[in-house]
Amino acid sequence: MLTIGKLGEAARVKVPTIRYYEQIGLLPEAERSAGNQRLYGRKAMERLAFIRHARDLGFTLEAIRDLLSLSDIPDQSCAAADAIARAQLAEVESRLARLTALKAELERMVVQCAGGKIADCRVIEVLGDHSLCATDHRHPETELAQ
Amino acid sequence: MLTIGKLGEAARVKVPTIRYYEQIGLLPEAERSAGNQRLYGRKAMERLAFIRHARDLGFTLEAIRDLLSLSDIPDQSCAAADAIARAQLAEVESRLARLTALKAELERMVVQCAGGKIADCRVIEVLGDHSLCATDHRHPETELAQ
DNA sequence: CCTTGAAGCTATAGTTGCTAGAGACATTAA
DNA sequence: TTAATGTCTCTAGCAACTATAGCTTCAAGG
Repeated sequence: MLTIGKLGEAARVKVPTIRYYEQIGLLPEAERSAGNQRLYGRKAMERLAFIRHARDLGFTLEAIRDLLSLSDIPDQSCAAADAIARAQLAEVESRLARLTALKAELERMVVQCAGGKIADCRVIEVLGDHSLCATDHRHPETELAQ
Repeated sequence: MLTIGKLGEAARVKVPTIRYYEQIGLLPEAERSAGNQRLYGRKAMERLAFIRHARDLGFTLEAIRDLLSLSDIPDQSCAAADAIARAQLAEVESRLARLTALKAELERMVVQCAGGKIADCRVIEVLGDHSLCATDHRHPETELAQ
């Protein structure tokens, strides 16, 4: 049995984050030692690794909650899991496209900044004047996911 | 003079967001009409467009605050503005690299999911087993910016 | 056996960048 | 004039943590 610190180290998840996951019901309530400290076994370790990995891949905690509940009924079709993954893929692709455009614009800005005075600074100028911008901002609903 | 609604429409920024920017000091306190409604002129419009554009490019409000205060002293060197933009570019580049890797892994997951039962589902399996993962996760400090 | 320092506990509040709601007042068009 | 829309303030909520305070428990060294 691992204490919360060891578990966090093994799964590379911070201790308060583990407690937070328990609080929101993503991890079951842990067993406790005589002195009221949390103890974890292999199952908890695997579940946490799953969560960590899915977070790395950009899944929201809600999506992870769904995936975890799916994995609890192994006889069901995996169409739902596939759908969640596909949705995630689509989101990643759209973020990629957006970031690629941003990169191009930032590069233009930076390259053009010759190191003069603020009054002539391209960075400030480009930010101030939307018409100098190459990116298509006609769809304000596709905000950049930060 | 524009009311807050017209300003928001023109700059494509939502009304509560404008009030929020005023509250945190990114926009100066607006003039008021006889009936206590905010009124905006060209200067406020330009400042808001600057903010909007910088947000589109992924700058944090803190970075924008810095850029705005830089632009208030036009005789100063633009090195600081350049540095902020370069930092932003570096961040975008690292997010891009990370997202590209994620995309590859999600694609592998989705392609391999043949539509069987959960028990054999690659999506669940890949998420559960870190060793099946092609992405390099040895640097937990480079978290995915969401 | 005792002490000391690290690690654990709970509970609360803060972070970023907004967004939503309630209830009251202002403005505009029919 | 009246109804609809817009604006006002204030408070609370969202994701996904992170930090702080003040306490208890545990493991190792002397």
